[in-house]
Amino acid sequence: MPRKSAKVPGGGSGRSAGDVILAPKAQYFLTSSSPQDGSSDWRTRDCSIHQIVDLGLHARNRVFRGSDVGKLRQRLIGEKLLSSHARGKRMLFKFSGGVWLGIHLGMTGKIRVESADYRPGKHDHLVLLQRERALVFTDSRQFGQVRFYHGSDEPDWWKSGAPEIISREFDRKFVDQFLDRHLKAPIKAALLIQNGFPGIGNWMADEILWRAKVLPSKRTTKLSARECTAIFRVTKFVVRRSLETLGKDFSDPPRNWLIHQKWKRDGVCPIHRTPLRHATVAGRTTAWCPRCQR
DNA sequence: GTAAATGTTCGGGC
DNA sequence: AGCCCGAACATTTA
Repeated sequence: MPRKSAKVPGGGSGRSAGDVILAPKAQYFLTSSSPQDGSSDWRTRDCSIHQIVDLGLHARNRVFRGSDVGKLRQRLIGEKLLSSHARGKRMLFKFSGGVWLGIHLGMTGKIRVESADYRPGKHDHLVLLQRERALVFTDSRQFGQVRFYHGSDEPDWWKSGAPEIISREFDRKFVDQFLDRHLKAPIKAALLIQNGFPGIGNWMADEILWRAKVLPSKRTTKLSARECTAIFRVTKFVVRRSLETLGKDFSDPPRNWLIHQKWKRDGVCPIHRTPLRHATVAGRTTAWCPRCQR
């Protein structure tokens, strides 16, 4: 449905660029496949410094749905962080003693490092306290999730059907086979399926389709070979470039990307300045350029 | 006060 | 069985 909400406080300028950019930053924080960057402070040479000395949490909150918070506390305190991994919108933290902690960011989830004397704020659901630092998971809407597992092997919920998009394993063959399994779906819906395109969310799907010049509502069965090639290449490009900007230090993606326009009421195509069209595709608000994308 | 927002799951209807 | 759609989740923002 076209958004024709006429009311914008402040009289029609409708600018919200700051927030428009903030959202994907949060999103992308964990899609970085190089969490080592953020973890290097966290994992120093001194062994005792890795140790979890305490944790703060509100056990009743939705982000803990399905996990045994008592066990989490019991098992985690005293263990040391060994490694961390990112996969799409999820992260996995491995601790000594066969303890695994998973975090899914959902829509508004963020993770950051604070000092050891950090006082949790309203939506800080989990604070892992080390001697010198605290890892904080905050999520206002609580669509994210904290998971816990105890065992020698990786937890089942960490498994994924898809390789990382920037890896060599994510190749034409994989994408073609995946699209073949979703012939009737609009290409945008296919792009949003995490088992095919891990980490791709609403704004990146639109960014990819705009750059590949493909209409979001086009069924995958109708895609030409050229369009499939474009989607494959552009997906790699958008993800890689996003990791270099948003994923690295929360800085903005390039100025000429669609993301800067898509949530504006009067957004235009960065190439032609053609007014963008909006509709719901695959249940999500979708923006596209009627001139570039057919 | 209202609608929409970065995501995913679940249930109902076809 | 499989697919599509809408609702639900909880909160903030415009």
